[in-house]
Amino acid sequence: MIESSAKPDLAAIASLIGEPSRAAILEALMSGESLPAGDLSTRACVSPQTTSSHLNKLVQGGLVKVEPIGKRRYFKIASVAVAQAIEALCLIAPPKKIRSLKASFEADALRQSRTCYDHLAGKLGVAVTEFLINEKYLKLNPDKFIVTPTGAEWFASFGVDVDAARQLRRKFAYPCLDWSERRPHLAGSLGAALTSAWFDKGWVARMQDTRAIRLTKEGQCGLKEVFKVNELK
Amino acid sequence: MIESSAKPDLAAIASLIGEPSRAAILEALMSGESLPAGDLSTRACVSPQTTSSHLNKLVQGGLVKVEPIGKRRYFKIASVAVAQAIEALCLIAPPKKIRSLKASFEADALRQSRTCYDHLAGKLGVAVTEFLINEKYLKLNPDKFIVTPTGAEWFASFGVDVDAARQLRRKFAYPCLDWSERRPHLAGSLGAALTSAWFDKGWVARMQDTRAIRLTKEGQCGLKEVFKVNELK
DNA sequence: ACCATAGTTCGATCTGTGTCGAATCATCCC
DNA sequence: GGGATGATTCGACACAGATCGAACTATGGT
Repeated sequence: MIESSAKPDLAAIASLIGEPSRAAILEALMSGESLPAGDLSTRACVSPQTTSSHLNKLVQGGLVKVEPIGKRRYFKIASVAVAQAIEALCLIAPPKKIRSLKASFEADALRQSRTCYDHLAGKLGVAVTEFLINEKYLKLNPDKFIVTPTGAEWFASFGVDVDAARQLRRKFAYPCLDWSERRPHLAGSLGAALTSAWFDKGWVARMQDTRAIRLTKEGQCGLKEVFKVNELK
Repeated sequence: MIESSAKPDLAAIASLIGEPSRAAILEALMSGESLPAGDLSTRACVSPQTTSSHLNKLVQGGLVKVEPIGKRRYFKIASVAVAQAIEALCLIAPPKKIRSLKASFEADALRQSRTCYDHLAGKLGVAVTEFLINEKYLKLNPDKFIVTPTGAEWFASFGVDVDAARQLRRKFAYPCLDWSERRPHLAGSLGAALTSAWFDKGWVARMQDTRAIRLTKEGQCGLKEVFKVNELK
């Protein structure tokens, strides 16, 4: 047990997140991807030198991890706790002013479908979750999802190993409120596993330079046939 | 439904929290109390003018609410969502350097027992929660607490109206991880109701100028006899 | 009516830190 | 080895925003 004789430095962590360029970096990493410094520089719209300085501070502050591969250095969110804190902040954050047409398209795409650290969010995430509930594959207890017996079969047939997800040392299946829909979607290791399956099937693909994801042709068919969702509204 | 065509401004909300004086104000308000501007000025160690400016920004930003009573203006945390975001930040925050002896005592007192927005935390909060679990009054499902039948009786006998708490439009009973113990304690409307009962009985009292609370003589007896806790360790 | 207390507005100052140019280091590929 | 690409360090600069003095408004008490 750590015997730290100090209280948490709220200002330090919040100001670390609060600088606009660093916040942009964190938002990019909230997709759950590992991204190299150069990409993050582009996303945050600042020079490589500046980005480097910010990344240093983020790593020092424990918000971000590095993994050097060759001459690149890949950065990612350091832990689930960090992702949860950032999500909690997004829930109480004011909407950002839209300046450009491009930013407006991006915002629309994000609301449509995106990854929230490691699971589906946006309209897509909510629609998928509601399908699972309607079909009684999941049951929403106030603070957690229960997988029903028929649900377990369904997940297996879809290619998701529920038991493997359950054994991981993290929350298994809980509702995550998202900032755009304000309705819960499936998070936790089960949500992450389901999302992996979507990517594996090629139903969704990451879009360039944003957390938004794109439904492929196959994804649209799958959404209709497997999830009985005709359109995201 | 709000049709906001924008993504959340993470930097704005985080930098609002991240300024040291404002963070000090928020920490003071995390006790759940309503405090007037003057008190907050003292706690944050800045002039009344500066405090006023900060409070303005906090209110504008939706983090804090005001209620004017007479010539005083009482400030409090705006919502449970705000309190949760701040708690989530505290969990990933680095420990603050202890400068003064006084600050060291305060940190110790905080770790011992404090309020976390509206429920007990620190060693006291954890000890009480563990008693409730050991006696099988509460059962910890991964993400929520269940009140057992004998538990319902116990809460009633202690003066807590479980059904009233259950009917409130907020989470009922969930585990809140605290930054000092890193072990869960009882949060939600049930936690808040239990804490009120402690204050009503005079078992705990607020300390001056800090979120820490003090166990009274009666509280020490009660802790021993009702909660079977001999000492907080 | 008077003074005390609580809080705010305005303006001037000053510090902290984000920014990028230039140069440097590291790794990969041919 | 040499050139190209990815990333960092250093230093100079500029700007945002926190701070407080002084003056002001509003409420309460006697």
